[in-house]
Amino acid sequence: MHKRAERILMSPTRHSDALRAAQMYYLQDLTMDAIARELRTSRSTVSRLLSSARESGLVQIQIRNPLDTGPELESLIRDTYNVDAHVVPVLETLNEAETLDRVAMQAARTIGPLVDSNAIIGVAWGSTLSAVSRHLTRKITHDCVIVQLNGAGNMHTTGITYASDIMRRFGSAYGARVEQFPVPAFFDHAATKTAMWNERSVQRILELQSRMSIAIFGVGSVDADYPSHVYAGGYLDESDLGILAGSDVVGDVATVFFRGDGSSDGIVLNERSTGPALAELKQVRRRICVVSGASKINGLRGALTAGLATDLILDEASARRLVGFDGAA
Amino acid sequence: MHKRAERILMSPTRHSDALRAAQMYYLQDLTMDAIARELRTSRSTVSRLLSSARESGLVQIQIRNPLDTGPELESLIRDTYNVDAHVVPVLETLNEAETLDRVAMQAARTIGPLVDSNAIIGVAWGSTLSAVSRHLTRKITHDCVIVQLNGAGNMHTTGITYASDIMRRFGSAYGARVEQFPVPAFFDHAATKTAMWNERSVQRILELQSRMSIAIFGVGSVDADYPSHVYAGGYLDESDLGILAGSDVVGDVATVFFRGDGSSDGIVLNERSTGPALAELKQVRRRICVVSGASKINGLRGALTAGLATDLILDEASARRLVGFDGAA
DNA sequence: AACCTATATGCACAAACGTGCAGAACGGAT
DNA sequence: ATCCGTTCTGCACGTTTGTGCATATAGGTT
Repeated sequence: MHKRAERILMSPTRHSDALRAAQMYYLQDLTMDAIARELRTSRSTVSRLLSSARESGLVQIQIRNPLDTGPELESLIRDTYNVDAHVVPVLETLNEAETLDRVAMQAARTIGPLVDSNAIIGVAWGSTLSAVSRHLTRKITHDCVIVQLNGAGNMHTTGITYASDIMRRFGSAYGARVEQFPVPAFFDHAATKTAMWNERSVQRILELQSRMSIAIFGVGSVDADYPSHVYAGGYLDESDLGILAGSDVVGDVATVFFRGDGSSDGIVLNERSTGPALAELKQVRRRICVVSGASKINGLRGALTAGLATDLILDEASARRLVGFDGAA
Repeated sequence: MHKRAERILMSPTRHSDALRAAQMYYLQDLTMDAIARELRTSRSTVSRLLSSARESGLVQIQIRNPLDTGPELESLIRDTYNVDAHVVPVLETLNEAETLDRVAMQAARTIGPLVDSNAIIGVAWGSTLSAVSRHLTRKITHDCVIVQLNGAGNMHTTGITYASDIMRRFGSAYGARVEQFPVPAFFDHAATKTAMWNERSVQRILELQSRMSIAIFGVGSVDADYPSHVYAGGYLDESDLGILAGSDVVGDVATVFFRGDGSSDGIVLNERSTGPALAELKQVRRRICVVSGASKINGLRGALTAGLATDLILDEASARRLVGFDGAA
């Protein structure tokens, strides 16, 4: 009755045909035509079989960049910030949206191979993560859990994709259970947070978060050209924004704010925020930060200085600004 | 001066162009045309960049078969012989040579991902291994060693590709040092072998063999349609062949013979053979057996019964015969 | 049985791709 | 500077591949 057959289940024979086709195409270099003859079907069907083999994660394509010979940009970032950098080649003339799309696609495919069975994957929300979630490639895993990193207030929803959509996409890409975090992004009063944090339903999520093996997030930057929706989306009121402007806060990760030197102590807003404390986040083995758009550079610098990420995926222009040489060579 | 620039060293800019192209093509789904415009070159150059990225191992394509849903043939073999089976889909109407070629290609690409830095890889010789060696894809590793498993007598050379060629191809695919085993396949007298085995030059090889992390070999079968060249190539004389025929020997791995029940004790020929004793071979963590051609089935059964392989790559027809149902369903 | 909906197939066309070839660019050697 | 051998490049062509559309097929509902 419903139209949403979200989980794509291939019939067994179709699945095994896809496998055979993939083997013949990618491992034996046969043409689709030749494969079609062997499978007694049409070439176009083979083309579609191969598509589904790729989409379903049956075929894994990955690019291993021998670190030593790689572009010096990545090594430079690696050395400066102690983070595994993946620079996405993007023509500088593209607009923000196109850049984001390409960064997101490459991020999604870079993340894929890192996800394994029994992983607990923390996911933030925001336009970056939304874009990433739209490009995930399927991968068959067992007993993975996707857990939401921070609440997503729902007073305004200004066209931004809901956090739950992001989570759902991650969940269905990896066949994982999804655990949402049903609290607002910010509480109005720190006391309410304290109270909620003692609720068993919330503690269950916090407990999951404490056992995360992978965390995936973007960064917000207070001075971004078009600011993260955290700053613009009505989550914070005038006085909150005033406080931020008056302090040295440069950005946030999962609605937890920090200063340019990576510190976050004494930022009162964080007491009402629902994201994981930075110290807690840093317990996670693999922390993947995705950034697109050079205007987030200040927030990003802070996040890296704070050591929040182990892996960084960002566009080339931002990468260049990050290490200093903006324009030419 | 010399023409052999065996090791393909790409210029740094070409290498980084290849990397960028690969990222854009495989990770961002751009067309070669679009990539060409971004790299300010022609589409055909991009096509070639991508080829070289694949060949040089920059792009790794692998097929992960979710074991539970996989073709039941593989599970059946796995359960019967306790070996990780990779069945290569091949049309049964193909001739031996074509089948071998396709099995070899898929074997080569299956082996690739298993090779890692610091591996010591033992390699046998024979027509199967020769075919495999011709299809290896490059992979950048550090400090790997390729060590020859058994001597290759050189009295006859009847058009068979030399063992040293096989070794060399493995070596250059993985950027590994190659250690040949400069002894005949069989000694005429066991005493000579004993003497040689005390030579330091030989002991160095034996020591390497004892530390192998991967071994790759085919099987010989005494009753094969066109027998392994061990049986036909003049390595053994009339009386030797008589002994084999008179015993219950079914086949060999790296010129070491065994019976159908997997035993090898008391086979006198083995005392003059230069391959690793079966017990020694079984110390190796990963033992990959490649088989093409259903006529090797008896030798293969013996080898599997002896537990010589941890991984088995073979064509579909042989796989079917191996588990019983030859013809139809 | 009749119907409906969702999915799979093959055809035909357009888009994307690989490769032989001839000329350009490079890098020594003389 | 000139020569020669090698490698790289772009073009042009034929091949291979993706995809909209119309049709067929399967699965479920009335």
